[in-house]
Amino acid sequence: MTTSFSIPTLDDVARAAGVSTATVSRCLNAEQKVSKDTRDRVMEAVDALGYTPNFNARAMAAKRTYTIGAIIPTMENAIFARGLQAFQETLHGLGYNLLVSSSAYRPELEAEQIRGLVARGADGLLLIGYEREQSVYDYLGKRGIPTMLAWSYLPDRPHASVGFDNRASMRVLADRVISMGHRRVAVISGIVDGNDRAEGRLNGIKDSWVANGFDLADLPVIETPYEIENGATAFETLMNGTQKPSVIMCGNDVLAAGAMTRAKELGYDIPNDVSVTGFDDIELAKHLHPSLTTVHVPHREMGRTAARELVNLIDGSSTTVHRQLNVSIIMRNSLAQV
Amino acid sequence: MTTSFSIPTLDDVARAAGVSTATVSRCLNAEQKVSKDTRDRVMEAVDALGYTPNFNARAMAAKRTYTIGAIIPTMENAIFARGLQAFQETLHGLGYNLLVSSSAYRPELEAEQIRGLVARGADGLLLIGYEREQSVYDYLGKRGIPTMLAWSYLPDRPHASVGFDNRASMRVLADRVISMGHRRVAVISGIVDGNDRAEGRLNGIKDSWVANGFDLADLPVIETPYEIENGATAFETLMNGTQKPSVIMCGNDVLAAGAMTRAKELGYDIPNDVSVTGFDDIELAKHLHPSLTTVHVPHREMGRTAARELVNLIDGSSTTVHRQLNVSIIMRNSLAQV
DNA sequence: TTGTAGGCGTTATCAA
DNA sequence: TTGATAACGCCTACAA
Repeated sequence: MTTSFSIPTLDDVARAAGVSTATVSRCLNAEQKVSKDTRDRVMEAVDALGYTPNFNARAMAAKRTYTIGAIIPTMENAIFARGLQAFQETLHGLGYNLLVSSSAYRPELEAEQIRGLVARGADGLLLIGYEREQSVYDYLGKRGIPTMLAWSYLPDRPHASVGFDNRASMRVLADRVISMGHRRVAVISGIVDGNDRAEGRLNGIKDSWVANGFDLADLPVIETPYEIENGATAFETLMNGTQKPSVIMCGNDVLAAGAMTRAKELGYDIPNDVSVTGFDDIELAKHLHPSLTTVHVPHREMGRTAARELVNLIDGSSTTVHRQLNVSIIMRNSLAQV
Repeated sequence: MTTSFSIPTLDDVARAAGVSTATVSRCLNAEQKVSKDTRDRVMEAVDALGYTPNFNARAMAAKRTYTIGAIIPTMENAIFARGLQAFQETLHGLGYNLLVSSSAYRPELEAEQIRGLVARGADGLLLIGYEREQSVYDYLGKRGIPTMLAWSYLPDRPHASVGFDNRASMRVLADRVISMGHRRVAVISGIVDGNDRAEGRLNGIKDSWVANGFDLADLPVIETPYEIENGATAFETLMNGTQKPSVIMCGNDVLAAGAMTRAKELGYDIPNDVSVTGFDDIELAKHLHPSLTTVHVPHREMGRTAARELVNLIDGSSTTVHRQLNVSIIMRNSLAQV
């Protein structure tokens, strides 16, 4: 008996079941087009041989992969984790797989990964925010790759988007902060260059500051990458400035967590000595001490919506849409009246 | 002029450059086998057309994808993030790409994703721990897929592994805890079933407990999924038990963070009322208040080593190896003498 | 150094 | 309901 131990192919299954490869293929993809009788026989052979379709061959022949690519700036902190999880779950329910890469906030890496995902035959793409070279959009357009932009609401853009207005959201929080009597405000922002979310958030604070009649020259801002340690460093820098702030507004919860840690180390009482605010409402926010006042983003809803709308786009059952999600201010204990 | 806007193929490039497809292919893959002259001409055509090789076609023809698949239990918390990041960076440097999926700690999902990754032509796989159905290993073996098991050191297993001895490591911490006078110890463990790391850690504590002459009946253990909220709940349950523990040892830092949060909410002072320990030393650990005593795992080194050894396995330049990494106890402020 | 041609494992079209 | 057969886009002996 000469048994082959090589990986079984469609051909092997067909031979084992005594049918043509076409029939086996039908059993796997459109089972209603095959008589129950032969289908049973085929499936038996499939099981017996432990056959798994070759994805690459399938992709080539079908010109369809049922996979979506997603490129997020980082996996290192929790910002995108929840939303992506929901995205992936919803996709799974719709019969799609998800491929994830992270760009480390580097545009050229993102571009490379976009090409890679497209080369792999991704049926659609999920990208974060909109700020990237036009050539990237040209590439996507030329290839006809349905693309969904998330974490930002972009009604004026030609690409589908689902998210919220970072600028307006942060402005609401800033208005609130100022209405509570704070006049010495300082900001720890994410790096604005190349990051429209960070830029929007910072501008939201500036909008409020100016609208309330203050001078931008009196609004200290530190820009630093979204890392907990950087929040700590920035906090110390700001508190050593010429005029101690009464509140420090942070571009996200990670920076805020770092700021609060350093505050404690330096003996500052939050919120009595200085208030701190965040953005995102990651799980950690309510577990910090004191709990963090922040802007709640509906990450899971965003992920679900992105998945559904992107699949609609791919199906052709809908055209470019823009879905705006509501955020809300979560008042906890890190922000106090002045 | 009739310009085609379809996606360019090797054929298009060949025609544009006035060479055969074989030559173009060589330019892209083994450029030393082509004269500089024609190579320049070819590359020019590549750029002009914006050509990107079709990954699936390439994979079929070459039977090689230069991609590694990794399946981790979860992306939701930071446990695997750092190690995976290092894994990916090292891989990139070696000319490989990484595909990540998460199994949500569900074995059947993991099995499905393994098949998916293999079907996609992954040259090798990274899996976490060893506890999974034999059929999975059979499948991998039959297909001849080089596989690296990480987060555990498994010298007795037939698969390559890189990691540390979870059981022995946790035992060292437990010995330390007991030597500091603690006699009322309680444990918040991860779910042990199907998770050899969690099981090892729990057993490490039990080893120490028994070796020190105590009775396992006096060691309260709560098993709960690795989520911050679960750590909080478990803490409260334990503190409401018949005998309040003087120390709560947690299966990882996430559970510990939750426990500490609830402690604060309930008015317990850590470490004076009760000590808390963790495992992993995630970034957050030193930012908690008080800072968390825990077991430091060299995540980045683990990721780098896993990448290098896995690629060696694929190249055939090495055979199954087992690499043990050293962990260390990080004494911070959440653990006090009794 | 370059070109020719066969094959990789599917799906899909067209007949039967 | 089923079976031939032609793509799909690339790599790689083998020849020239």
